[in-house]
Amino acid sequence: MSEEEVPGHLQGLNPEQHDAVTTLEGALLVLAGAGSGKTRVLTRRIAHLLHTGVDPERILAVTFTNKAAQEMKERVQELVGEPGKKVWVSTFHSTCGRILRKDIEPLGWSTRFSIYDDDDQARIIRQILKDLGYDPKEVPPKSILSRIDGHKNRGETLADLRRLHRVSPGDALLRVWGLYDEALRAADALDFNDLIGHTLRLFREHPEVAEQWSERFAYVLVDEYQDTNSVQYQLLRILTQTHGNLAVVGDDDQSIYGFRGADPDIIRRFKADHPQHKMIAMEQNYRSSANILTVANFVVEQNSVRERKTLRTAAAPGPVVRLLVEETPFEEAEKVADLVERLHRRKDLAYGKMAIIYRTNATSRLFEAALARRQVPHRVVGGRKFYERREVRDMLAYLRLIVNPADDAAFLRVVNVPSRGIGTKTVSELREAAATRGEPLLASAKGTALGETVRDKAMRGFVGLIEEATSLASELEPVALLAHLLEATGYREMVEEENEASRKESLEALAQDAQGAERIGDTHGPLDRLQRWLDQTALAGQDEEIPDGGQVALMTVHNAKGLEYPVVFVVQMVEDQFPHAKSKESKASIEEERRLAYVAFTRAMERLYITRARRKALGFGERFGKGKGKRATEEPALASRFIHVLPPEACKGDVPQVVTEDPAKTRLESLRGFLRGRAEVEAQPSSLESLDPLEVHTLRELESLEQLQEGVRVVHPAHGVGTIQRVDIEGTLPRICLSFGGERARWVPVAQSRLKVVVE
DNA sequence: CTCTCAATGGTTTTT
DNA sequence: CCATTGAGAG
Repeated sequence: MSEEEVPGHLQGLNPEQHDAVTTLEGALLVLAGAGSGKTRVLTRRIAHLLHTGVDPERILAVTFTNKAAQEMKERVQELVGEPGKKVWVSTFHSTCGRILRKDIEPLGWSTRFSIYDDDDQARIIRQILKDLGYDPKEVPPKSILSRIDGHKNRGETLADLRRLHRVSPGDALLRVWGLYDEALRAADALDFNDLIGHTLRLFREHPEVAEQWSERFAYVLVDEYQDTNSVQYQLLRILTQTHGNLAVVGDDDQSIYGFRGADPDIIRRFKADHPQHKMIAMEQNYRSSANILTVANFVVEQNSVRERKTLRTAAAPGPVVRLLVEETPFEEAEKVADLVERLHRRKDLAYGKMAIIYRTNATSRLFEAALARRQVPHRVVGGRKFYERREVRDMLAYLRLIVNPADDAAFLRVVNVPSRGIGTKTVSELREAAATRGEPLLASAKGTALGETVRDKAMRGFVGLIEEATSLASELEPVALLAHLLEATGYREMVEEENEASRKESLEALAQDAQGAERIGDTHGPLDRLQRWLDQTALAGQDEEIPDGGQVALMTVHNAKGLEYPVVFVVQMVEDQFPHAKSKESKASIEEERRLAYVAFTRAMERLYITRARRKALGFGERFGKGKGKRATEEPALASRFIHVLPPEACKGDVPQVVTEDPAKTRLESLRGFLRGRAEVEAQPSSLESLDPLEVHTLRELESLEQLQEGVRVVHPAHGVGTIQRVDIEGTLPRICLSFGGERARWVPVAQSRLKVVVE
């Protein structure tokens, strides 16, 4: 075949990529390491499906973030043009939302259902706790909420909880969860997890509906499959039951959504689940220079649970990875900002080619400020913030109440915003009335506030407002309706009086966003467009472009997944921040944190900087209370365990060698840092050959390594069985002195050997 | 009963 | 910096 005859979408692929793009039928597992061309394979694959004549509407591509969905959509359209628009490319949540907007009725919801975000959820939970007489200090609504979410993410029901779990009978969760679900049902609302969970239930309880959808989607593709949770997994099984064409792409080393129930075992189990599967491993990295990969691989190899693989690269070593340490977080930010500026000036590097990546959102402020002081253009990616602004949520709540009059969370949110004389007392009486009448709050308000008291009049005023807007909703486009509401509710006036520029700006931005609603295709009338726009606001976040022009990007590791930048700064690489303090309890969550570090490092293409400070940043209270100063406490910050003893050949700068506060433990910890991923430890092996590299257990490991310090037998790949004479971890290269039978003892560098340790 | 202001408590990641 | 709660005035 001559060059011209190969279609464009198949050009420039390596053999594995080509295979992954063209294997269309059946179950396909693509294990795609970081930077191995994953997105490329997915988009080309869609193009190839269309090329072979598959109807675009019969292709479903699921991603985990909106950013990824948006990007994939764009790239598919670049490849194939117009037909690309008809392919379903969306997140799990949006996909389920779309399915339910059509077919939810058998479950007892209307197709006008509302989608509750965590704020609405918390509002409902708080009310329930109040009704039940719990003290919010003893039973924090947020914790109940996160537990409910946690269970839903794992596909567990309240009934399961009662039956199987060791929850104390007095646990508030048992009472609250049921009431919470009832409240949502009554409000014709679903929370994020319900979108997925109810779709699954719909498919289970109404197989005919499941059949229609699985018949429709002839080809299903899933990106970031390692982040699938069990509910999503079951849903996929049903969606592919008719055609069985399921292609999943993922990398267990990049599983970073454990808190959402993501279970990397699902990807590890794919082979067992699909006996007829085909597997393709893409381990060739095209993104990063060799030194960056050396460091990233070193870090992730220390995880005990993972598929064995190592990314290869043909790239040059490139600059070494730089580790920088400053005294305070403030100075760290200054340093990074200086470097950004210098790279821009001296190396003529566009600001858009640099990114600052951190573990938690709160970190951004420090770095934003440092960049702003130097007038370096920058942008914080992760625009969730916009829809979280109070004024934006308020106006959206008004709109939701119009689409779904049963939406009690929306009602509660805006009934007295701006204040119109409807206080807590009135509201709680209304809630009681509504409960006895079995009605939503809005309907109940209409039915009960009939008198001439001040209260009743105020309530009637609010109801009238909503009714008027509701009647307009079928004629006015979302923007116009929003404008009407801003005036009619007095919200505009309230904001004017406050004279807060930023609040006015967010309302402007919201109007701008509403304008976009008119472009939503395939809709019937303004109300339908309003509905679809509200879905977008709930599920998608603002139209966020990834800054590529001239702005330095700042974002969390989670937001950075899937992106790449020539220069990356991974900042605040200290214990309690990265890994985060809240993730330190279990080995599994530490391993997830380590994967996060891996994801962060592998974003870098040419230069990677890893920075930290010797002291901790101030906490909330201290930060806002006192003056600006140095913005640090006296508390020492320890270097992250993830950057300990990084391979010296690939790094330069301050590579920490010490792990713990306790000097007595330091030697052991430090040694363990080296040995993780480099030595395999097994307790009491039946024979030397039977040593299974995956059999490493926390406690045993600790015990073993303690013993390792003297006289332990070790299997060295080159020299056979030896005995440890001495251990030297003081220098930059830790060494073990081994004696092999009659031979003279020799020093072996731990970092360069794959040792198996025999514990007797 | 409602409104305003001051005090309080909260520090992970996202759909 | 946020959202929520409590005290006291209107």
